[in-house]
Amino acid sequence: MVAADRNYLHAVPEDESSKRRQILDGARKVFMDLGFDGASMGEIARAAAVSKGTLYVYFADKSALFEAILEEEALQHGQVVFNFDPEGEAEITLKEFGKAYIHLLCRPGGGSAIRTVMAIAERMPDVGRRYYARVLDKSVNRLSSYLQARVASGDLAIDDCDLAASQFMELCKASLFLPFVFQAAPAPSEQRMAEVIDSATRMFLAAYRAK
Amino acid sequence: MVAADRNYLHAVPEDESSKRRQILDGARKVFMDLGFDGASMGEIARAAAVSKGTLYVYFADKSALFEAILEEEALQHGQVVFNFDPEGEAEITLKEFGKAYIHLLCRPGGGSAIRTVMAIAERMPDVGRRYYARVLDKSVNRLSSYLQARVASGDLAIDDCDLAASQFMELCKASLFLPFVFQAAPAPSEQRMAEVIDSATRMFLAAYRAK
Amino acid sequence: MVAADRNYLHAVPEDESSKRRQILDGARKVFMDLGFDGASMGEIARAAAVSKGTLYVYFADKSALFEAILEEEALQHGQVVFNFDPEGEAEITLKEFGKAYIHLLCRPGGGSAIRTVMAIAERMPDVGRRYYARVLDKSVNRLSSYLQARVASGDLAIDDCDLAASQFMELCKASLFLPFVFQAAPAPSEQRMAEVIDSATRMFLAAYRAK
Amino acid sequence: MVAADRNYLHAVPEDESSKRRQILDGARKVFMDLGFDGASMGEIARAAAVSKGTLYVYFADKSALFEAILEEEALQHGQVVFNFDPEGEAEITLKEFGKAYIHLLCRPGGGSAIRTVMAIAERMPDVGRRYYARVLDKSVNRLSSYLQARVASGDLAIDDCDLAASQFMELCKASLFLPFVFQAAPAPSEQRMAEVIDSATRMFLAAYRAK
DNA sequence: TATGAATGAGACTTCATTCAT
DNA sequence: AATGAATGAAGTCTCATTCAT
Repeated sequence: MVAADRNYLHAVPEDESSKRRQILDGARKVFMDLGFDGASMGEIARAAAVSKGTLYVYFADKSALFEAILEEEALQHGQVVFNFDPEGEAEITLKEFGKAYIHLLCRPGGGSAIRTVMAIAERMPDVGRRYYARVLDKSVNRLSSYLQARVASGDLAIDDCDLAASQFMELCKASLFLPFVFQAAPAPSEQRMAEVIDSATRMFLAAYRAK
Repeated sequence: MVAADRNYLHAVPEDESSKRRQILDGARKVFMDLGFDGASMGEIARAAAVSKGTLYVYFADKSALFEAILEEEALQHGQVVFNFDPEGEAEITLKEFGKAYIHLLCRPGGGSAIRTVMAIAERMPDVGRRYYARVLDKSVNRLSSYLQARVASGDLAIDDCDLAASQFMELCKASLFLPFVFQAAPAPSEQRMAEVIDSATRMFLAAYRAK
Repeated sequence: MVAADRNYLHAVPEDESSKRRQILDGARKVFMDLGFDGASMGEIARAAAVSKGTLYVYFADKSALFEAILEEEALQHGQVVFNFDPEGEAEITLKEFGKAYIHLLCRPGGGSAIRTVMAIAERMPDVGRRYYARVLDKSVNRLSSYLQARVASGDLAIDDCDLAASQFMELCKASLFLPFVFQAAPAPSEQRMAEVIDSATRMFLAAYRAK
Repeated sequence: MVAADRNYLHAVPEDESSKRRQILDGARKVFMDLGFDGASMGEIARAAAVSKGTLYVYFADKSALFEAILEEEALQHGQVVFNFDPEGEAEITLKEFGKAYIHLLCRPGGGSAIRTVMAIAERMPDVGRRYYARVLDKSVNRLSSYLQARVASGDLAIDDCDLAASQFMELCKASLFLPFVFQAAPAPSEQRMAEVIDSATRMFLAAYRAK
């Protein structure tokens, strides 16, 4: 027990040192609430309950901290949204994907980084590009691959699968994303989301279902 | 009294005093390039070729100046995009609208304020809300009204015209807007825009054309 | 009179705006007392009785302010020390020069920038080089030119006038400069300076007077 | 108690614990390269390959570490430069001394501490004074004693031997030290040093050789 | 003894805003 | 109305130093 204790106590600053986690969590909140420019390192330190100096022990500067958060976001995105079963029936698969996707975008906490990144894409083009490639474009590509598979199997008839994938994803946002992101409406209800996803799927299949 | 008189006489009540115009034009450029936080009043003064002090003669503060620009944007939006002829044939009307809309969003100069407003919507919710209502929602409503008219005339069969309007607008953005706004691709070519709009219109009508 | 008054009042921020002078004077004192690194912009602002922000209205950054002071120092040096009359008799000329030179180096206020520049020459080599060229090397060259003239006139017999000039200047510092700069002794008395200069001159002429 | 015992047993009282040496060596390099203010304890720790914490095990603070280095410098100086043989012939002795002295000052690595100490003499007068007394003044005194001996032996005729000693040392620096310390020239060549020392010796003896 | 994570004071710099002219 | 000099609050980042292990 003593040994265990000591082990426990000594095993601290590893892969996911708790301070690093604290900082990441505090910073995410502040960045998402205030935007990149609006967030101050002081505020972040307070939110993470560490000293300002500690921030710089773990991250080279404000940008590096921000990008670390985007990195996590990217990973999360990859895990949550993209598990397409190429054999999956289109209607069901699209609905499931749509639901996961819109949940990610309209998280009640205002969680999605998409808005924050969009905001600084002009001044920090690399950050914007990287986020687009790692998160948004990847989504499109995965969905596109799935659609391709259904075309091959004869279920769907699509010319440009990349465009179709993008179209479906945009359809999922209809009436939901913009009001949410502009704070003109609270996060949409589950039911409303389901309706919109259903309508998107219907529309998509009306256009692309093989006859 | 004499003084008052002279004051009155010298007052320059022209709706659009040229200084005000100068400031608005310079500020728009700077705000759109750098974002709200990234734009400094000094930079704006330089771009407008007036002194910093003069900025505060015409606008109470940075936010007021920013909102004045959004106001103009809103007016422009209304004029450029929304002139629906309720009698217009759906396919043609939708394509024309789509083209105007996507041009507005993907202006090569990166002009659209949408990104900039999105950036500060969290910190200045009023600004976000107002912009949404005056620009984005209004677009949806106009298109929705048009669709309603075509439903009434028997051309289209739509349940929820607001949703349908939003869907069409989102479809127009597919594969164009996100890469552009994240700087992952240059402004799309005319031809590509036409293809996307065509596809959006086809899809929309496949779902909503009255049988 | 009224006109004169207004003229006077309006003629402010010109060549030598008084704020700029204030800053330069305050900064010189702080830099010379504390060194480049030891001097803080806050301290300088206090010494100059202006706000920290004002410092940056007149100078781009701390280095620019520091270099502006060196610039002044260089001008002063040029004016004070170097007015050699090529016809001047060697003994008298050398004594006069030596006195002016040593006064400059051992100013009671610790004024000379030489120590401060030396301190940062390693980290900011350009500053060091420029100061050496504009102040120290120039002194040597002027004296060297004078010596050359006296060689031509047959008074002196010198092989390497540059070395000779440097030798005389070093001789003037003997027993005075090092104790002063290391704070091991107060500024030397007038009499002591005269003795050292006399001895230096005697030694120099013993070696270089034409026989 | 047992613990105390073990502590006692494990204490490492070796005068020159290797860690201490490591620190001193790393710190010297960093201090000489960057100056007192420019050197950070982090950089020193890295250069010495120890942890930052260990620095404070051996030295109370940054100043104490710096002074320990000066202490070493002083010792070294004493050993290297000053071994005057009172019987030594003046010309030879002076040349040898001059060569050793100038080598010390113009070490290619920029090694000499003189510049670094000069830099902080104003802010830390004790440090400056102590260095002057232990290193510079001591040199003068030793040379002065030697000169005294040669005066006694009738070789030289000098009134103020302290001044003469200082004069010779300054002469040795002529055209060499200032360009080097201001980074306006690389370390002088052996040949150039020899020339300058020869000239200095010639001049010195021209003035002080007994007739 | 040796470590290195953590701290917080303080440095430089920017910028929205005010005010006398 | 227009200016631009001046301000001071606030931001990012560095660094000497401490402390638990």
